[in-house]
Amino acid sequence: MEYDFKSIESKWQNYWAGHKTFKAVEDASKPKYYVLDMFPYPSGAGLHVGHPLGYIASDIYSRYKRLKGFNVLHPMGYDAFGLPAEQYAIQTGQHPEKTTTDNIARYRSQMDRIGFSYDWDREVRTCDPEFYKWTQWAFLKMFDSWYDPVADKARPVSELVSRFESTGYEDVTPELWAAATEKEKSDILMRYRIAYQGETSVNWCEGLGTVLANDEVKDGLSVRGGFPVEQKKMTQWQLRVSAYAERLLSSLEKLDWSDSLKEMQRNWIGRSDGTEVEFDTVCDGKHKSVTIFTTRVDTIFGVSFMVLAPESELVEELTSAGRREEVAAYLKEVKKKTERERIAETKSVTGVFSGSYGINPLTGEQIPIWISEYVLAGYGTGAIMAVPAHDSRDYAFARKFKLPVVPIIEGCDVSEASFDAKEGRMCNSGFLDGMDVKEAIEAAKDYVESKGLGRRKTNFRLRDAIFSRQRYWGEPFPIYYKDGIPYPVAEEDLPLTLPEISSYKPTGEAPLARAENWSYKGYPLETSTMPGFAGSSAYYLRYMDPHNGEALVSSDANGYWRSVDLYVGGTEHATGHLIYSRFWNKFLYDLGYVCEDEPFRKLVNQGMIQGRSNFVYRIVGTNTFVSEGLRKDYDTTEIHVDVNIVYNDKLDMDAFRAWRPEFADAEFILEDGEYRCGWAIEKMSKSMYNVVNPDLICDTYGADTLRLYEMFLGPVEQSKPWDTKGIDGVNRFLKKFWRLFFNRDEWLVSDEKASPEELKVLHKLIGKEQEDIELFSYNTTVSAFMIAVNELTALKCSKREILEPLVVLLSPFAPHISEELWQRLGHGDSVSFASFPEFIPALAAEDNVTYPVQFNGKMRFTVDLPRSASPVEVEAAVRADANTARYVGGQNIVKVIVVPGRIVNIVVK
RNA sequence: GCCCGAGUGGCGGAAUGGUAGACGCGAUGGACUCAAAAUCCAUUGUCCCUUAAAGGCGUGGGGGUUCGAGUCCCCCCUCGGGCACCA
Repeated sequence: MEYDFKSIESKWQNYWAGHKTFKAVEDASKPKYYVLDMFPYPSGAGLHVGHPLGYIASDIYSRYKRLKGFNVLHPMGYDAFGLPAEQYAIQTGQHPEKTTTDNIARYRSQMDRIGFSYDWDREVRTCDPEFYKWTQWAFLKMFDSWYDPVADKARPVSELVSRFESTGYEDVTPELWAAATEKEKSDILMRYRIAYQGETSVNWCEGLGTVLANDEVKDGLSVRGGFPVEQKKMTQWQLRVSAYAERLLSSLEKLDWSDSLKEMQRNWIGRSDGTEVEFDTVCDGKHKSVTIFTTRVDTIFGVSFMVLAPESELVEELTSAGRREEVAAYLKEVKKKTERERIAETKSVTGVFSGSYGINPLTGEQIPIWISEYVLAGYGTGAIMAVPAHDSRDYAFARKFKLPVVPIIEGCDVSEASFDAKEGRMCNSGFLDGMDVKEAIEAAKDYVESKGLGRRKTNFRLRDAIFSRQRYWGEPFPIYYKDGIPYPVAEEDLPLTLPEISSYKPTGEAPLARAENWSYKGYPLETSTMPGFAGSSAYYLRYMDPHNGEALVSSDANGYWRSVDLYVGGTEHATGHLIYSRFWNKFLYDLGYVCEDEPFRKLVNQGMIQGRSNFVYRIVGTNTFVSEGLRKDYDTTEIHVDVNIVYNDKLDMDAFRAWRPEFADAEFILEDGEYRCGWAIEKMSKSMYNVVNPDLICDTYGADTLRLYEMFLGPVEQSKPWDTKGIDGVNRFLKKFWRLFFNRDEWLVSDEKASPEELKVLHKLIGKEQEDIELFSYNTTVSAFMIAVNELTALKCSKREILEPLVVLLSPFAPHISEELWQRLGHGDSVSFASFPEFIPALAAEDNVTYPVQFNGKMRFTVDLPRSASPVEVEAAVRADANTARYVGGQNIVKVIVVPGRIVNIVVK
């Protein structure tokens, strides 16, 4: 009976599907554990071996937790709305739903072959109306909520309205509210709603014909497609994520996420504690107070000018009559630059003098006000005080426009560059003189506050999320317009389903504007659709109760599953999905729809699997290829060759000739009778011909081998290259494991009692697994299996007492072979319902330990002692031995250091 | 520029401050075989050496702490990731 993975794997995959082995049912008698993978966007290219890495890791953990007695929820679904399907539709005219459905089918069949323990009854698709009903519902809740800064949570808008009516709130008095028209009321509320419509500077991408969120833009280009992005003022739907900035920041602490990921989120949220200071300004004799934001009030005695952002509303008022022309010219110049140009020219300094002056509130000194694009309108107040001696950007500006540089820290050199460090002793700074910088920051803040010149202020870099996309393949907004005022679609009319349109081609207007009868109760509906992150923000909640037609998730289901215990996915979502989801969850928490305020308790970021590309070397101007070791003798071009026709870096020359027509008559110059290819580690991609399809690996070696090998490659969190040639090792391991049970057709397993030596092998392994699985150290776990199986093979041990627990241990990693052997061992149930074997420490311990005895770190002799010996006993034995031995040679033993179970060191003098 | 993370054989990678290189790949030699595949055994960091014994050197570089450092501390170099006029 050979290890026939093909029949074993299909047999058990059918069994699991048929028996719904992994169906999760709420069961209050068992502890729950929720393991989630970031659901994939089903692209047309299908999965390559890099994609399942995280899925395998989480599947192993799920199966392990099940063995440990947990009720495990392990679902999967698809992030199915998105741009590529729409782009494809534009090119081919095919409905995005069709391509999406096809791609999902492909993904599903690829995943099924790997033997995941998903509960497929809970599958969700973000493009399914039954799913996006709840995306739209959440949007309506956000539209109908405002953020109460006192309660520090979202509340229904109706509460805000009653405040307007009774006591008034902020600048809205009861009189003003009562007198307001319907349109004015709508505008006022828009300033408070969590989901609101507002004019803002947005990332407009002409190439895609839509606006994009900040995390969808990188280096001035769209992440999808790489088209240039420009800043444009537009009225768009937005989510008031910024209201949650402080909570998003502070609750990071209680999350079990990697430090680097938390750090990324902290940077993205960008809290900075500073001070707002009022500066009196004079423009053509008129006075106006201008507020600036700074984190370094301590440097206020070094202020030599002020700067306004070009987009700031203050520019108009603070431009003197005599400077209008120059300023207008500058603003025009700034405006026509694209975002990309701005970034590219980040080093060049531009600006224009406004003609007006500010008064330093502490010194009374008059300073010029400039306008420059290095100050951003969207951050702080859009106006700054410039301290060129201690801020590198102000310094560059001062040097370019020949403005004074006034150092205020003792002994600092500002002849070449500014001194930005927050250290040193203050000087030229009035009452701050002599203080340390850190001291001075606080003293200056206190002073400014006590004199009424300003106040402490915390700013965040986190912006509200722009929520409209001028695209077709996304969730429609449940919003209609009456007299230009947006109104929500009634909750009972959800889902508002995506209409059919005749053509997907971009025409400059939103595709939904072309839909016939795109109206609600006779009024026109919003024509934008929601962005990709809308559907992925609460999908983990939907898995808890995926078929509920009455609620996103019932409070029973939510109360049982609570939140995701383990979330596995890539770091690329650090500042997108993982921020939006946390925001979305906190919002639902505020309104009492969910019971936990954080969605993902523990997060593991799987690394990328890189491709290992192979090259052949063509002699220039010929069709002759020279082997890698000989190429230096020729003038060659390096050409990527498909890794699937290369074995151990040796080219299959016939396959190469058949690969592409232009190589059909290729000639080769060989070394040692072989053609050796060069190699390099690169991103796994079609164009590098280094993509390895998991289906192929399943065909040749089986899913269990694939699973083990992906884990064996290295730590889950780390990026590492895929190299198919190493896979034979784990495949051999599985064959060896099989041979412990079978010798050809002979069933070897006996009920004989295991020897202490055999038990030790088993319990060493159990101990190792316990520790390493919890730490996601799966590569060392797989190694431990190999060692155990090698030892048992050497012992010729085929005893049930040893092998049965071993099958259970292996089942999370290689579930198919484990199920098969479990059944052959006479069990009727799936191995998934077995229990993780209990660890008996005494059986794992060695009887005797050999202690190397070292003198001042140099090994001299060894002593054999029982492992159970205490450090004191070890020391006594060593002293006795050392004194009788010649090693000490008359030297005094100063001390004896005993490291339990490892080593003994004697310090001599 | 700023903030993280990482540098260990030919390769992927192991090592709670305690015998560096586990485990696997690759390579070399051997067994089995008419032969191949499969399987098994041995060797495999490096230097001196015919070999062996014994030893020296070895975790990016330089210093330090320690009886003892891949691991901790300081400086530097290289690579990867994130942020980038955020005042």
